[in-house]
Amino acid sequence: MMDATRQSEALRPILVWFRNDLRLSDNPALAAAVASGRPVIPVLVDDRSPERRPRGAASAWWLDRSLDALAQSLHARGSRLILRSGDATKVVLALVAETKAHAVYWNRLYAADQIARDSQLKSTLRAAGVEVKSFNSALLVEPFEIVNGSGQPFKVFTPFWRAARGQIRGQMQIPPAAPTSDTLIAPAHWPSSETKADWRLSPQNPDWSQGFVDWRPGEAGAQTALQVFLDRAADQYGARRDYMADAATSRLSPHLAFGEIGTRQIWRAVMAAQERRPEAGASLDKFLSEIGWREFSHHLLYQFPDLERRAFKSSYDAFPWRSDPKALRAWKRGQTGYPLVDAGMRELWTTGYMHNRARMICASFLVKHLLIDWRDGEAHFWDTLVDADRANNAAGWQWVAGSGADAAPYFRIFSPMGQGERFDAEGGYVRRWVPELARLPNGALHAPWLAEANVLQAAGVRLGETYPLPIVDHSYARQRALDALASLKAADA
DNA sequence: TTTTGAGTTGTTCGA
DNA sequence: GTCGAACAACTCAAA
Repeated sequence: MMDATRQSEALRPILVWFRNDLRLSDNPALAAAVASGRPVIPVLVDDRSPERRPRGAASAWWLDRSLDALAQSLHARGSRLILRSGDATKVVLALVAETKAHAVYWNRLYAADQIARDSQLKSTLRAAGVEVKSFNSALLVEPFEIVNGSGQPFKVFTPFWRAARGQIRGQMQIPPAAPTSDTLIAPAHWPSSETKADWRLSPQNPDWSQGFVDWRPGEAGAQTALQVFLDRAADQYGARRDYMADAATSRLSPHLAFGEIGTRQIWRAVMAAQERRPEAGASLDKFLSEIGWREFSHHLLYQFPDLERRAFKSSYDAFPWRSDPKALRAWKRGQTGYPLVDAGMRELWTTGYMHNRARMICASFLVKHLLIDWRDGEAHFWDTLVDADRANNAAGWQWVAGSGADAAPYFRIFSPMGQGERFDAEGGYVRRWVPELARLPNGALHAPWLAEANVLQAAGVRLGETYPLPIVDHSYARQRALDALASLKAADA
């Protein structure tokens, strides 16, 4: 009798609640559940609580495929992925009751609404006698693990990353491997699962995702992307990462956004690559510092929960933003008349991704040339990027706008022409994404409105018909932005 | 406490 | 064509 009770107690499962950590390796919550020896029920909830920020359309597309990959990996190990939707707190509580779960494990998130939800759920469950454990899967260093000499959170990237790097070197554990079919124990009874198809994550009618074909969502795709990058592009990253036509970047961002790969795995792979090829060391340090920016952004979001809504530097709350729906639409569709801006915006629209330098140029154009609120740009990127990440997106936009931490100085206003000549001199990027200009010679490509009539004609370009004239004059817009920023200062004084 | 040096990614102008 | 200075002042980090 006693033995039977003990035995059935040991069979009570652990729910592993997957969120932005869609991988089996380097997954501390999953590893801990497996190590307990109890049956494990992997769960993913489509949280439809009004408190949550609804995911963007491109993210939904990615999630659709990433869930297939995760479910397959679990299936191959004799397990399953249980899908449920609704208010996540209620859903998890219901599942605990239904499965008589012994515990719920998850990996931590850092946006204020997520923290509130998770900590409330944690106390509710504990009060009900259910064990709860949360883990760090997303970050090399969590926000509450690092402070500056005065005990305050860092607000400048360079000292932050110096301190963080030292800490990581000192305390990095080996990421846990994925469980096997032997170690991942299935429960005696599986709870029911919704069908992902019912969630309608991918677009239909129209299906705008045809340009997304090159992506391979899922853990295996993430590992491949990392290997390809380290094998082929790592040496070149430092020197070539800014050249938008080059394939010099890692393209790991969507995999990171969904947690299909962990930064600890990346860190270790980079260390190993640096050992193999010391000549790539400096280039790879540059790459790691981009991982550092991701860390820094998450720390900022944690410290400043309003990062997505309010200016980090409060003086920018008074910035005289313009309302200009027509210009905003032209920007979104890649019809500004500035070829490099349009190339970036069309790459985004077509593939769900945009090169990092193009992001800065396009964002700067919206905020500074058009004086449109960075929040409008942030919302568009949130909807259209497959790598949309609340911390990175908000921190990045505020950085460009000048209102963020360690932000660009106000006088830094990107010139789409100058950037084009520097970082797309051969025009490969613009020609790819703005094909109606493809036949222009390099000298005319980044500023077609300055080209001679015969040059335009020979290339089949009729400005205002086949390609728009600039929606705003560069020098005028530049001066207007400087004046707006000066007004901010004057209002401050 | 005070002080000092530094701060992701630029552009323009004039010599 | 190249080069250095100006574009502001402020906040942060650390000695």
